[in-house]
Amino acid sequence: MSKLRSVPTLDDVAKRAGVSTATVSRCLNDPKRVVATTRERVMSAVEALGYTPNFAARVMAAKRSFTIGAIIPTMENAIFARGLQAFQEEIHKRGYTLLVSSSAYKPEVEEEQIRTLVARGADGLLLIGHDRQARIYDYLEQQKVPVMVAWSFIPGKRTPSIGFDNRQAMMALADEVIKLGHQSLAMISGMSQGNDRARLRIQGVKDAMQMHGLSPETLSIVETPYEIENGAEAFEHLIAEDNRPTAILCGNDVLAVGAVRQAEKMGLRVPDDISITGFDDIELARIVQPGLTTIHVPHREMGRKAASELIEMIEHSKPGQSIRLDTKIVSRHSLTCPH
Amino acid sequence: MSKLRSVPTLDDVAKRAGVSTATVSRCLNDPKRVVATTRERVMSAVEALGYTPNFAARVMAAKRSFTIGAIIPTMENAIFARGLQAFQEEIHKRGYTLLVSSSAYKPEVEEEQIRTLVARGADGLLLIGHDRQARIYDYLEQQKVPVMVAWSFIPGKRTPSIGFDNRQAMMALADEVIKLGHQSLAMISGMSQGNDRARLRIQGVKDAMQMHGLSPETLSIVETPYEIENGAEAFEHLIAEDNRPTAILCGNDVLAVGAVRQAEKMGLRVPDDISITGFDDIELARIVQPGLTTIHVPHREMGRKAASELIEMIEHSKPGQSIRLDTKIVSRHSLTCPH
DNA sequence: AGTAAATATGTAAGCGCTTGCATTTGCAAT
DNA sequence: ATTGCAAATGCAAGCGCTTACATATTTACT
Repeated sequence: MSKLRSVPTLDDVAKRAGVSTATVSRCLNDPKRVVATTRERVMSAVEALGYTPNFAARVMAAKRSFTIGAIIPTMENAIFARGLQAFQEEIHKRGYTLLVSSSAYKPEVEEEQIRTLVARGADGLLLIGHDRQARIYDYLEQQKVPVMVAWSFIPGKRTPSIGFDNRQAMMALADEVIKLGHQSLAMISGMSQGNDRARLRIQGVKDAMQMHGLSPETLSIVETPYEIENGAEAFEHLIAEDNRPTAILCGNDVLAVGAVRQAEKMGLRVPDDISITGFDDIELARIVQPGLTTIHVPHREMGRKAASELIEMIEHSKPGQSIRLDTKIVSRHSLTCPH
Repeated sequence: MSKLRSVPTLDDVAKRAGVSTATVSRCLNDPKRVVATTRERVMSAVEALGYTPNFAARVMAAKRSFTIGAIIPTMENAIFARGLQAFQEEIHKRGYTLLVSSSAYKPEVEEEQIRTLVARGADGLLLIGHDRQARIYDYLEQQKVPVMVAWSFIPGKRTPSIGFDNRQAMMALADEVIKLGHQSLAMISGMSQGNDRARLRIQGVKDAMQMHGLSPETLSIVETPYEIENGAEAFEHLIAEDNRPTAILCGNDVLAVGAVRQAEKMGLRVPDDISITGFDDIELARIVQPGLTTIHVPHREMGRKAASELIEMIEHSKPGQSIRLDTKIVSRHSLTCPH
């Protein structure tokens, strides 16, 4: 009772090769369990029919999907794109497929997408940053889906993470800035709500100030979404303050580029009139004039390692280790001593 | 014989609500087919159990996955990222999920990914550009998977497409360049092999030259991968030629930015010593100094429309229409008349 | 040649859901 | 009260695959 000219199934292959479906299945999934002669027969039947296994059926029967889900805040920022590309290359090498969604920085969207990916049988999940509701972690645990957090390294959390110490990295940069003689600092940050990376970067600047005997309360902070235009607006706002800062540290390169452009537009020279720094070291940072002094993050390495660690967790039900990556300050021309 | 503390299934919900699985299923998929009182009972059982439907099972039974696959050449170029983001937002609104893969500009990888996505039951596919083996289109047809091609508008093809006329757009820009007085042109193109967009852009330049009585053979072309560094190298190469061009048209903004940077490094002023143009109008084009004169492409609109057209095709088995979008030249400062 | 062990293949029971069809229920019209 | 019909619900057959277990075949020895 086969449907007319329909997509071939395992059964069709089995009949054509004169074997049972079990043999065909084994042939496809674990060829060495089948003797060479039959294997050939099966394979040529597969070939002849143009058979492709039905994924849903396979997942359902095997309870494995060879799929890994990733949810990133946005596809439009090069940071995530680069790391994710490396992640995908690595898992692909190991026979997995990537499912990406972007949450547009909205926690409720992220939660929904997590559920969707799990329902789709994702064998593991890559998430950005630690900040999210506890019930999500409960759910993930209940469903027994291994999770790796990236872009943030915080050991001792419920979920293993790979990334860098955001606070530390930003502190090192702020330290540099202060040592150059800047006393009046400002910061343009991404929205820190539900975003541990942003929050920790702010903390880093404050800690550096503290360390140098500057009062952290004097740091003016603007929080804004991560777009070039927002950086520009924030800059305009900060520059209008009574105690105009001599250096502005930005939560990422995109914001910094916006600030640099706005400075230029307002006739201020960077860095002579004001210093500006970024974070991430994306392409934009090299291209903008003057080149951005920023923090280089090893995105590709992070993506790659996140992949292999996550796959370890999946395949050996290991607990998963946190991995700390180093960042380094890239000095270009947007930072100098105050005049 | 239920497994201990396992993930709840439809059956569990049905039992708890005291109805059949069919009713629960209807409740979830088409609530109005179930009377309000039972619906409530079912819903609270769902709630209480924390039930999430098993996707694979649903796909298998319904032969619909509410999944759309997209394969892009790379995630690392902002062009695709932006359009894709819009695409994903739109399909999400309509209840579909996006599956993205990137082929790294490799046709064989793309083919494999197409098969993977189809095997995963994708209800439709978004592909970039028309150029690919006929057997792939055969396969897609046999499997009855609707396909939309984007980033390229070529009517009358087997597959509907949405995008702009690459030849036309580039021709308009080249026309502008020539009208400004440039006689000696060069081009830095992406690899044209298997890439109709790149090929048509080259053609556009040649056609404009022809139109103005310039011999298209005099156009020196360097084909290179789409990275900033490649643009720089290509520039260096072109500038060393006997008949040094006065204007270089680039296949995209990334290459153009590479060229601009290299010019600067070599002590050439853009546009006074040499004019350079881009294509796409990504952020980079605004940020680089001097701003790039380039072709603006309505990426978000393209993504959005590709989504709705593809969903039409899926839901009403419509043949699918090709949609042509307009591009426009954005004049910034990298193009002027030759001196 | 005969036997046990190892290897190869077949049988069939699900996996969790949707849906065509059969049955029951509710309710308006007689 | 009946009857008739529409609306609501239940029944059960798959969807295409994997895999534990049973069976058949080969291999390696004695």
